[in-house]
Amino acid sequence: MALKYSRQRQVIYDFLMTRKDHPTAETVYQNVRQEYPNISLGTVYRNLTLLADMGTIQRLRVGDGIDHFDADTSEHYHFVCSECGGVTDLKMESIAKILETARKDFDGEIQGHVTYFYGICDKCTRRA
Amino acid sequence: MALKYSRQRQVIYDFLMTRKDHPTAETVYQNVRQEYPNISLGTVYRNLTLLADMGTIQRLRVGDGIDHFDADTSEHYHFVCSECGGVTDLKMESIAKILETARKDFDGEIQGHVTYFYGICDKCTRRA
DNA sequence: CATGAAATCAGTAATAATTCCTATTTTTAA
DNA sequence: TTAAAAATAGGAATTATTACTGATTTCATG
Repeated sequence: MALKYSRQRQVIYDFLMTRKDHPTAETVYQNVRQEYPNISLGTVYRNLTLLADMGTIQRLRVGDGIDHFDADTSEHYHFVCSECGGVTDLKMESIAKILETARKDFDGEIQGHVTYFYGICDKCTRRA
Repeated sequence: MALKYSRQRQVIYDFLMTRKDHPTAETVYQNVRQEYPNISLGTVYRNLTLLADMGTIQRLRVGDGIDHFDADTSEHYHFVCSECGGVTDLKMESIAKILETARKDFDGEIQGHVTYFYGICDKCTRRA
């Protein structure tokens, strides 16, 4: 199953790179459709999954039941607003040392961790 | 909407307390059914949601697309095996200080965090 | 104890995100 | 140029979960 070029995959990835929020498959679909009107939702899902499996993009499961996608694969964290549901980047120093803490008293191999922070975002705080 | 006693809710909670893994609604349903044959799946979902909203139990969204539930509401972390999908407790010192780290350079109010560790569990390591 | 309003239930239909299926089109190595 | 492999569009199917409805249970009050 050697990878072949696909215009659709390119457009999906290009779009994702322009976004700092972390859109869902549906949002990617709605936006990509403007430029590529008869792309199908299934194609969007298939390619997002493919890109995530290759490690080209990140799939974020922040707990709202909908997958979000991020073209930035560098180490950084995410914040989820409990009010508006928005998912934003959180630039902060690495907390990778919590892996050591976790390994101290655990049988089995800990390979990684997923952390997301939640609360009320700046915009929603002002609004309240 | 004052809470009224319900036998079903009691049985669901009692069952959940006996388990150290963190069963899904479906697993709770299958087990509770043995003792309470005509309980409905909807009732299981409704009561798990109710208990979680009250803070009596914890809802775990570990990223496998299925909600898991935990009757232990004390501070502790969870490990998810990438091989068998099992969710287990991870007793470790608190990492709550990562909240301070996250707050350093963030506009908006950070109230909490969710962290899951993943890797290969003891059982699956031996099997390989 | 009797009663009735509110809560809960069982059973089933509906929803929503995602995956699967198939006939057709596109890519690309030879 | 060509043909096998990969990808597509469009729609059907799946899966976890929630919503709906008429019947049943709970429980404060008389």
